[in-house]
Amino acid sequence: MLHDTSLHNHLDISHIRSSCASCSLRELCLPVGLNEDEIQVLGDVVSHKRKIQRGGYLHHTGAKFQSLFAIRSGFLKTCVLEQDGRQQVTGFHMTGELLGMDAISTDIHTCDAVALEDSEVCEIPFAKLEEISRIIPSLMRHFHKMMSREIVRDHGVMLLLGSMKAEERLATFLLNLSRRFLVRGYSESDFNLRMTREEIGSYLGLKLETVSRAFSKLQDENIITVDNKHIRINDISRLRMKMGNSSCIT
Amino acid sequence: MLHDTSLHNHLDISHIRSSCASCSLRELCLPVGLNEDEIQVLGDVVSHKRKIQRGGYLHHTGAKFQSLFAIRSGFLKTCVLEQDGRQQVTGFHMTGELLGMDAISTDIHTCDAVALEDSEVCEIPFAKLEEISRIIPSLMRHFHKMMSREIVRDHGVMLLLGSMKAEERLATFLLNLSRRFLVRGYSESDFNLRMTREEIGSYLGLKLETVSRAFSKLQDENIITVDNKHIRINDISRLRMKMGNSSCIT
DNA sequence: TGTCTTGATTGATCTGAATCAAAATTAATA
DNA sequence: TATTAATTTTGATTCAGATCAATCAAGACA
Repeated sequence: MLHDTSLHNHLDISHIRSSCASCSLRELCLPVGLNEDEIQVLGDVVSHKRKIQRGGYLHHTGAKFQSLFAIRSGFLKTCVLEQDGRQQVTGFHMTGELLGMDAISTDIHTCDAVALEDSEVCEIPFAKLEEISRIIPSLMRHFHKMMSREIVRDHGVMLLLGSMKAEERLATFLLNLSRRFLVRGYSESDFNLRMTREEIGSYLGLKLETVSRAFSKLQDENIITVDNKHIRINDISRLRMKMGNSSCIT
Repeated sequence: MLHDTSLHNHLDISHIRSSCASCSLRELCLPVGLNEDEIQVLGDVVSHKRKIQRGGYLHHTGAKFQSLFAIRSGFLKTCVLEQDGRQQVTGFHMTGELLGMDAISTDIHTCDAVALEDSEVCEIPFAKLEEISRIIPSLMRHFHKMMSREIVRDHGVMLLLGSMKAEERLATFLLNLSRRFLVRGYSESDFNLRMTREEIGSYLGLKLETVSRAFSKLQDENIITVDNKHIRINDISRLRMKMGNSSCIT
């Protein structure tokens, strides 16, 4: 469930590395099965590119919604901030993913989007996207699939938060990351985390100490090797078993 | 967050009770700001109406996706079934809400939808909906808002599951139901639950005993009165306080 | 009407994760 | 490079909720 989610998220796109540097759309989420003309039309929509430094905000909660953002490179988190100052991380996002879909319903962003490393995004004015998707049905279809995928992904997280214990959650989380890196051409067994233990904990509904302990436990069992932010998965099948029966990946 | 979600879900529609009995769309989720012609076009799409008896399935996990379903009357739950037999409830759904959006991404339903009381739904063939939404921009816009709302709603549940304790979860749940009943013209303080304690527990990430205890606790404090499935909210403002600082409704 | 089944409540106990606290490591900055 | 701040790990303790178990109530149905 969970896996079958964010990872699928952009199965199609990671290998479509075009030479068009100024326009990310081609290699991103939207142009699936479009002809050159259509891509041209589309390209006009997503002219604006934006860089966000590590720690910088792509958007704040409460800000007026104008555009979706396609991540061109980098790594971001989305989170809702509570009045008491604590934050709940609702997702981690990487290249090829689409941000801002939650804001469509009220025209107001419902979460913060913060860069966890220097990132680049393409701004996609939503009104224009809707307009153009009338002309290009496959674009509309694809956009709908992306929204739907976000819903499925969230259901997966709900499952995780509602019924897994700490170690299962962390295993699921690592495997999810692993798959997403793999799809993007990176190692599935050797990667660096961009987020802190606290952020992982917030996402997984655990305290940072519990996350740390779960890491240590998996390391003690030789399933993974942890060196601070650097993770190596030594035995991916045993890690899969750790996820529990619930929501087994096939 | 959570509240501001499912409740908003169909603010607009509950009062639009038209006389057109054969077509639910008019009074349901889609026709916002359409003229008569447009409603006509739309009506042709949603001809098929379906009844589901209590306990019956609207769709199963794994089934091929063809249509969305607009709930015309009744009460349903959606849940993912685990291989070990246990289920995780991902949502409770009532009149005016739209089911099946999760299936758009893969063309396969990712959850079961089960009627908790005799229900009626209108089938909306998705291909046709996409087609027509090209012609009626406001319909497309509205559909996008509904998908987005589902995402926001899920984020609210993630927040609940990730950071609230049992009593807060139940309070949030009751207030959410309360608002949704209110919007539909029913009492906000006096209603019958359609689901079991176990289903509530599954949805809230708690065991049924914990749900039961939380009910009893709220009753002991005279905030609510519980008589099996019948709930009366005696002090809604104190119930709101129970939700905790996290995600306060204003 | 009584039996059977399902659902709900309540109590006793156990346990996983939170909390409290301290040390160790790493990163940031002067 | 020194110094400070932030992050991570690990240990000890506590506690909320799970688990185990028994009772009770309410439909369902013969």
